Order: sequence, then structure tokens, then C-alpha cells
Amino acid sequence: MEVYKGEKKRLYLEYNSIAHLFSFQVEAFMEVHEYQRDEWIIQEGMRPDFLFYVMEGKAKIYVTHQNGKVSLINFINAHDYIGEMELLNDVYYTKGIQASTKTVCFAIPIHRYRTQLLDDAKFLRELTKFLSIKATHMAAKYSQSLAFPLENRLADFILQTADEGIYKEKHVTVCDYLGVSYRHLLHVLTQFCAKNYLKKDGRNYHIKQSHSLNELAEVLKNQ
Amino acid sequence: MEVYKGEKKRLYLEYNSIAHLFSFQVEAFMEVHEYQRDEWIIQEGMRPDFLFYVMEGKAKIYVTHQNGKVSLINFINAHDYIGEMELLNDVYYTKGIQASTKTVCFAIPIHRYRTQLLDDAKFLRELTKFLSIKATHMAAKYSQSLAFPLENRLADFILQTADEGIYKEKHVTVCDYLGVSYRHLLHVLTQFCAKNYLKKDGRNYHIKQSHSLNELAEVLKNQ
DNA sequence: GGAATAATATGAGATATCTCATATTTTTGA
DNA sequence: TCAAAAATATGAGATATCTCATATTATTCC
Repeated sequence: MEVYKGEKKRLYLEYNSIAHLFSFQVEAFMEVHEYQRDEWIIQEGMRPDFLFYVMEGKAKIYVTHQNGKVSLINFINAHDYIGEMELLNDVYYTKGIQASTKTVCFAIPIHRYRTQLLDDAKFLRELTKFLSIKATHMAAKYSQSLAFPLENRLADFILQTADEGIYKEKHVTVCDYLGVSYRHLLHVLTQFCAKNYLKKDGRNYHIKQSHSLNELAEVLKNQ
Repeated sequence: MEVYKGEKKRLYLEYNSIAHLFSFQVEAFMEVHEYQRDEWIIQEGMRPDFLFYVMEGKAKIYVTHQNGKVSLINFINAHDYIGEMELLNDVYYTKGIQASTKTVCFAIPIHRYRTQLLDDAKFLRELTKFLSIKATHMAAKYSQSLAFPLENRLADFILQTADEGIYKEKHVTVCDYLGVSYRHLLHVLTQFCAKNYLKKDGRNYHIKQSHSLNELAEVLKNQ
């Protein structure tokens, strides 16, 4: 992790302002943090000292269960908040956040700004929207995971993450995200190939019949 | 549904104030609604005209999937908000909300107060907390549903809902909530009886070994 | 009060998904 | 550059969960 200092920090702030998110000056004690791929932005179980706002990059929220299973709860992208749960709640089990690409965040020290943040309607309004979408999204994922087999959820995931007709997510990550075993994921992917929805090419999968995948994914929709 | 009028309304407002939740006068156009058991407070797919704040009673959030399966997403209790998603988001698939006991809510007309509400730090702060807890709760349910079999989740649910050592939830509701088939729920309940964790008595189940259920439920915890 | 509806109950076979074992290939780090 | 670690791959048997069929109570409503 790198904390931008001096000229580097000044330049970054100049070109990437988040002043519009607050109605007061937040820059005085704000830091700019850069994390490398696979680095932990927040360690599971350890309360963070900052509220983060992601400017660039992608990250993943993980939680480890007592039976050793790991769930990838969600992906984090640019313009998302991190650590807002800890800002709001005194009691909270902190989840792990891991960068999956180089990630640059603004880091706002909680102890310094907590009171001001919780009094700022502009900030709270944006955060409320962010949280409402997050809650809705989790509710949708939850109910879908119980109502549909992997076949449907995977079809949706493939269509969402494929780039130019090619799907190439890491199986291990996808297992954690969709909450199924590695074995079963491979099994359903093989089925998709057998049905000619996908064509395997080394580690990539070419989408051959997106309409078939669409049909499978479509039944999840409405929410 | 009954809308309190005249003296009844005046008295109810006098004894149940929510003035402390806002920094402006919200009472002028606020209504008081009472719903009977099983009545729909919000119909699935229909945008509500009010932001509700539940004063008394309990309700359930439902969503219907395209394959006909119904998910009971969550329970709603006193001091929860309803319709806050529609207040915040212009595009949102509205879920159904059904009263499960007599339920009294304050109903704040959205078109009238939207702007003021979204500018009120006091209101937004409470709502943000409410949403953060909701999001966390959904995330926990989601990851648990994928990481643990029904046995563990049911044990937790039984302990949470039992009253004086007796569990008597309706099977149909529980199926929708835990996202399993009726058949399977009964199967696991029968197992619990066979293991002597529970003793069936007509439609009730007496908890005989809460420590065993506790052990099963415990592994979900940490979050 | 009786017919219709909802809730409970149980069996049996099907399927979705998991666990474990093991092999190969790729990536990483000293 | 090489050994260790991570990711991919596949088989086979186990288990969690589902579907469907059917019967028996409760509950609701005219």
C-alpha cells in the first residue's frame, strides 16, 4: 500500500476532486491510498480507521465462515464506499476487502470527521442511495440463490462479465461468488459446452449461443 | 386498511410522536394507516405513494420469481421503514409487503415531502443506519444460505423465533423464508425430533436440547 | 354446518450439489 | 531457474434438496 505524499498527492487531488460529495472541506486530513492487486484494503475482523471512497480499480468483499468456507459477498468498483458500515455502526463484524486490480481510494479518517459526516445531508444522501442499492442487490442475490439452480445464475454471470463474447473469469473466484463447489461449477460449464452454448478454448470460453444463455438468465430478472 | 381520522388520529399522534426522527414538521400531511393481518401494505410491482414508518405490528417482504417460486425476503418490525427504496430510487422493482399482524404505520406522502426528506440530515442519518443494517443482514443471509445446509439455518431460526421453549411457526412461511421445499423442511424437522433436539406436540415443537441446536446455529455466527 | 381452501403429513424417485481423491498445468517467489 | 503454491481438470460416490403424488387434518367463508 502506498500513501500519496507531497506533489503526487497534490496532483491527484487536483485532477480527482470529490468535493461535490460533501458540503464541507474534507481534504485537510484526507489521504490518498493506492493498493496493489491482491492486497488487502481492510483485513477481516479488523475495524478500519478510514472511510474509503474508491476512485479507480476493483475490489472484492470476502467473509470467512466457521466451517472454513469463504464467500465472495460482492464486487466493489469505482465510486463505491468502503468502511461505511463501521462509520455508522459501533458494533459490526468487519469483512475483508481485497483489491483485484490496482486500486486508488480516498481515505477519510473516521475519528476526525465522523461527527461532521453524520451531519452532512449531502454526504448522507449519496450514502443512503449507495446503501439502498447495495441492500437491494443483496436481497436479489439472496432470493435468486435460493430460487434458481446454478445453471441460471451462471448464465447471468457469464453474460455480465464476458468481454467481446469471451468469458474468462477465474473458476475459483466464481465458486466463491456463486457459492458452489469447484467441481459443480466445472460440471455446469461442461454442460454448457455440450449444449453448444459455449466453446472452450484453452482457459477461455467463447459464447456461441448468447440467446440460450439469455433465456436462462432472463428468468432471474424482474427485480 | 383504515386511515385514522379526526379525534382518533389526533390521539394516536399525541401518544406516538415521531417528531424526533425529522428536523422539520412532517405531521401536517402525514397519515396514520392501520392494516389487518394478511392485508397487503404495498402490492408487488406497484410504486407506493408513501414512505411508511412502522409503529406497531409485523410484516413480511415478498418477491415472486418468474418460475413461480416465492421468496420471503425479510421480516419487518416496529420502527422499520417501508417504501424507502422508492423514495430514494427512481427505478426500482417494488416488492410486496404483507402485514402478518395488525400493523399501524405512519404514512408520509412522498410527492409532498421528498425534497425536504432528502435534505434532512437527521432523517437521513437514521435511514442510513437502518439501510446499513438491512444490507448487512441480507449479505449475512446470502452467504449463510450458500455456505450451510438447512440443518444449521433452521436451528438458528428455531432458536430465534421460539417462545418459552416452544417453536410454532407455520411451515409454509418458513419454507419461503429459508428457501427450501416444504418436503425438505419437514424432513429436517423430523430428524431433529429423531435426535431428540425437539419433541413434536400437535403443531408445536418443544425444544428439548437447546444446546444441540445452539451448536448447529453457532457455526453461522461471526458476522 | 358444510363445502372449499389452506396447512400438515408422508413416500418414493429424481436431480443438484458436495466431498474427496488424484493428476496436470500454470503462476509465483526466493 | 527451480520448487512451491495456485489453478485447472476429471472421476466416483455421497448427500442435500426437489418434484410429484396423495391423504389427512384445520380453517375459512357463504
